[in-house]
Amino acid sequence: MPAKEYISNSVIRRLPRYYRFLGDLQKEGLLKISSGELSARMKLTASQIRQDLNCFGGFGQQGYGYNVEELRSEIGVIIGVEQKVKTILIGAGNLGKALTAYFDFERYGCELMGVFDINLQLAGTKLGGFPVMHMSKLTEFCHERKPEVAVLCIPQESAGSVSETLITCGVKAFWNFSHYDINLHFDDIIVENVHLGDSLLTLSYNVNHKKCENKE
Amino acid sequence: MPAKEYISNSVIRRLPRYYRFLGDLQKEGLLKISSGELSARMKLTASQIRQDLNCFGGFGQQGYGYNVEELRSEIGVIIGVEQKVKTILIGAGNLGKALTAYFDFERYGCELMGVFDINLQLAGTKLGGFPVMHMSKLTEFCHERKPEVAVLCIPQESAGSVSETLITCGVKAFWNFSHYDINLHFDDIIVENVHLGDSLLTLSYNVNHKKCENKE
DNA sequence: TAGATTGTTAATCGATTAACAATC
DNA sequence: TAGATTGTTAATCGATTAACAATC
Repeated sequence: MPAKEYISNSVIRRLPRYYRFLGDLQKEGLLKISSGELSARMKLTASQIRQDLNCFGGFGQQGYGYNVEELRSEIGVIIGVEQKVKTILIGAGNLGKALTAYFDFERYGCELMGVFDINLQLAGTKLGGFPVMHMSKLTEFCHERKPEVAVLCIPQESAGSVSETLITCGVKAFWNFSHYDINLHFDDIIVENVHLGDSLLTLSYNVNHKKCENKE
Repeated sequence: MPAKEYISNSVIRRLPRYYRFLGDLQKEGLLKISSGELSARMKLTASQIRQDLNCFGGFGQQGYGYNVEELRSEIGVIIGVEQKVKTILIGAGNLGKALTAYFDFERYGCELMGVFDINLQLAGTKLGGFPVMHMSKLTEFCHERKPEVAVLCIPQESAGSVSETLITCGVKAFWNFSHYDINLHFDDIIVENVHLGDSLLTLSYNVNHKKCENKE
């Protein structure tokens, strides 16, 4: 029973973190936790935690707190981890290889169906257990199997045309590792950008400015 | 000549994106751009762009706009891309391997000095051109070469103890790929988290909730 | 019941946007 | 000079925090 109509982005972005922390607490064998205790662990305010959770419903019990397992499972349902959205990965380079090998897509709500690459040599091989197909098969595959999410591990130059093709084929969402801002070019398309370069530059900024601060 | 004392995190996080877009514009051969044009490209408001830039100084010229090359270079200086902060990478698994192979640390302000791993077999080999050393050499290496940034590509279980060691050895900042929130345990330590799981769960949430929206 | 802690409303804080005078 | 666009102040909006009544 959702309490709110509109959920802000800030709240949505915190959900996976709650989910992760509650998983850790469950592993520790904790049965219940109060917003106060959780706030101390997560370095958030108790107020914010209660506000966030109450966007989706009242999961707690006054005078007691929250049941760890129940709350985790509820958040899992809200996120939809069990939906296992059909997903394809484009680009079998170093990053694509690493993701298929070490990243557990299932655990994060996605079912990886296969990998596509322009390299003809790779077609027919396997990568992390997933079949690699040539890019020329992409359209056909999409029309038949209807993936909803595409993981983009391709260079900036190709990202524009490839994402356009994928959108035409019905792909609704991108997990984007390319240096290209897809969201800017299409509406109604869900994009989650992982701009590693931007991330490291932010770190660089902070390192370089921390130094100055200390000199004072 | 910095205009402001305190720069908010929101502004800092946008700097790398400005830097990236200005680089693209420069490649296109554009000499000047107004906040209005840039806002259209980046899907921000012109007001925000001007506000952001004026945190660091007046880089524009009334009636004209901003010089693309100059502005990009100024932002580069602000971020400190040329500082090339000394960096080590911990964990030569799939992700560590991918990062050393395909990620251009230099381009984002870091000088990668070497890679550490617990696997004795790997010690003495090279990864993406960088020497791999055994974890037992870590303390010695840090005291001698004084790296400031550590890239953590290790599992959650080891992240706690490894980060503690590194902090003792003088490491000031972490680019953290492990499922562990370092920042929670230490003060004065700079942490840039790349929680890929959280990122994909956010995407899952959006995909699963977009569907409902469409059904209405 | 008394104590604890939630759910929720109200107050505060910060970030974004709008407006406009300064100026190239 | 007139037109364009910045730099900057003021207004608005949204997110976070505080407070407290409800209730287990």
